[in-house]
Amino acid sequence: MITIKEIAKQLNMSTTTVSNVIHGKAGEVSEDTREKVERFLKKVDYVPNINARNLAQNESKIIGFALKARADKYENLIMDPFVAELIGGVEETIRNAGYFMMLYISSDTVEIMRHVSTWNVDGLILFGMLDDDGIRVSERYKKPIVCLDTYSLEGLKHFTNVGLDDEQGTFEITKYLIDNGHRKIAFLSDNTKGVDLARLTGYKKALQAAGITFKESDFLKIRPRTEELEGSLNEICERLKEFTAIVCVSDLYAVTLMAALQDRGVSVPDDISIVGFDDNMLAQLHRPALTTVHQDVKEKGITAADTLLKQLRGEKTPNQIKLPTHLVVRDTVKNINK
Amino acid sequence: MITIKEIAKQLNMSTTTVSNVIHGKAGEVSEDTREKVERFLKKVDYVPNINARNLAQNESKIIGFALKARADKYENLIMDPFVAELIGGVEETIRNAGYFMMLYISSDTVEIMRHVSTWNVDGLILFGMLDDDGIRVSERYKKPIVCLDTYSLEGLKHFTNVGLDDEQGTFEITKYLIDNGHRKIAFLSDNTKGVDLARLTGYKKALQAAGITFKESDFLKIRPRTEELEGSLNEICERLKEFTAIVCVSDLYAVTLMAALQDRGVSVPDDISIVGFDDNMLAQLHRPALTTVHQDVKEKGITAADTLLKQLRGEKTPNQIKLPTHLVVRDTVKNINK
DNA sequence: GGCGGTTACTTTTGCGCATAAGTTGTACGC
DNA sequence: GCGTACAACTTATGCGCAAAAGTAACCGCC
Repeated sequence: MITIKEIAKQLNMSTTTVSNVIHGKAGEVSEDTREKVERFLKKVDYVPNINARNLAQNESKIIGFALKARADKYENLIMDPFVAELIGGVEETIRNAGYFMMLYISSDTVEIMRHVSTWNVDGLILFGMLDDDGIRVSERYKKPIVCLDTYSLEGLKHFTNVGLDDEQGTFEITKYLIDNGHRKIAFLSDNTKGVDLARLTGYKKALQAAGITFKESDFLKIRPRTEELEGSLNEICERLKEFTAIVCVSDLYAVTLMAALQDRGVSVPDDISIVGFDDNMLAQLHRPALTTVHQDVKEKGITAADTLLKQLRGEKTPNQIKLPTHLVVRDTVKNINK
Repeated sequence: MITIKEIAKQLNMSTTTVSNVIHGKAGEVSEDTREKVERFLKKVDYVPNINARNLAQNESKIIGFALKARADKYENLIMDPFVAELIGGVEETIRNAGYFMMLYISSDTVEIMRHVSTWNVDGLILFGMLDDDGIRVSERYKKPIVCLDTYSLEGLKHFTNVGLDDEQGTFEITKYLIDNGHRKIAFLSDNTKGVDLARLTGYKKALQAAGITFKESDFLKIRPRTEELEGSLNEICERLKEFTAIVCVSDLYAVTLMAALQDRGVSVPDDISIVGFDDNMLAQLHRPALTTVHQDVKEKGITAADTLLKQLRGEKTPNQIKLPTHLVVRDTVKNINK
């Protein structure tokens, strides 16, 4: 790899002049030399040594994307198509802005922060990993951070979050079920924190608005770890007669459930109505096609990246950005009004 | 961020001593000083500046993962769950070996190589982007390169490829169809290059082995771009009576086709048998569950990363590594033997 | 008691780049 | 014709680290 020094030597000028041309510092270099240098640069296909540049400038042009590793059926968050789409949006946006993306998968926020500080990353996007430890460590680290889909109130005080109007989404789809005559509606999820809590809340509010009281037993718990999945699916299927519809916290669970239902000979939507959330490939390709809440995942990634880039430029950004959702009606809800 | 120099000053010793402790150079430093320094390092939570280190050592500890951007229904390769799983395998492996992963998505090999050389990446994994241009540029770049799923014979001369025994996979599943009495078997794909060619070849060989002659019209072309998809699906569905089974080049296409079939009231496997390739989430969750060829994608990512790490250590690796596949029988093939 | 060898350091150099500070040469105003 | 201003450079410095080269003290040994 050719260096500025070598180029300067060959052109018989100082490194500063070459460097000035590279950085387009007008008025510091004559038209003649500029052209001469530029031609030469092109000829030898000069590529700056980024380590030297970063060292001299104390920046890195790297944006870190940290992803929480998780341990369930889909083992690792990145295997979720959702995540892949998200990363795609982020990568595209930062690349266009001249940044590079370093991907880091771990469940240990402290470890990630160490990594981030060795690389002197300019900014950070955190997905699914903001626990209290994370907040404490991240705060010490003085670079811009944008969170994705974080529901930690504590976290919101410190970083800006790009998320979804989950509550509105489940409110709307639950209301849609109610409008179709359903009153015995379950909610299926694997926990009651974060996203799941927000979606549960929207569902509850819709019930309340229709004068339906929510009972603890309306919450159906799915356990996604491979070894427990089948068992929990069994438990859920045994309680089917109690409900006419189930709001699933995600398309993945909705489709998983529908497969289990079909295996047991129960028909959707004739025997029971099912709705999901996300509107991903699964929802679109399954038959019956899933009625669900649409979110634009790539847009979410783009927004997160844009927000971070703004912070990098020193602009203020709101603490909370909530992207809209909308209802997508397909074929898994039956109208049971008389 | 505290530097070695500052630490040396505070401890009243030279930077070399501190550096020696950091690098565990035994015998160059007394037990006393070693402990003293180590305690101090821990206390101030010293993190090396990687740019300075890389500059001094002329390495980067970065492994680039370059991904070809594509433009069809799923817009971008990374949105394919397959790719996400692959990346997961690679990232985990290199992280455990002390490397970092830089992700780069583009359709321009030349651009990628520029990026790679600015970062002085130690090694590179290329997925789906080895055209002739790519080979030419990559060759000039003297770092280890491992390709994933490349079928370019030219490329194989230069780099090692980690792939699948695709031919064997489709041979086996086509044979399975034949064993179940099928003789009018179509092959569905969107092109006849690379993976698709290898899979097509396995299918053809199985036909041949059973004394069935392949006709050009047995090739069913699907056009995956959003605006053309529905139209091509229509064309395919009109020709259904010509076949009793269809070998699809991927699960995605198999499931897409099955959805289209269900929409038109044709039943799988009663009216027609369908098989796929990959064994991904779609194949497992669809009903009827898809009979397909299984490949271990994560393993593929791990193998690619391991191979690259070996090359980084100066070990020789074979030009071609073919991972095995196996048949997964589910519910989309009907036995039509009398 | 001078010499090789070892231990435990320190001083110095250089990686490639950006940039602050310094040096020419020359046109201009008065 | 002298000071000033400015254009077009060059020289020098430092970013943080690794490592080559240097130093000083000590030990043993023929």
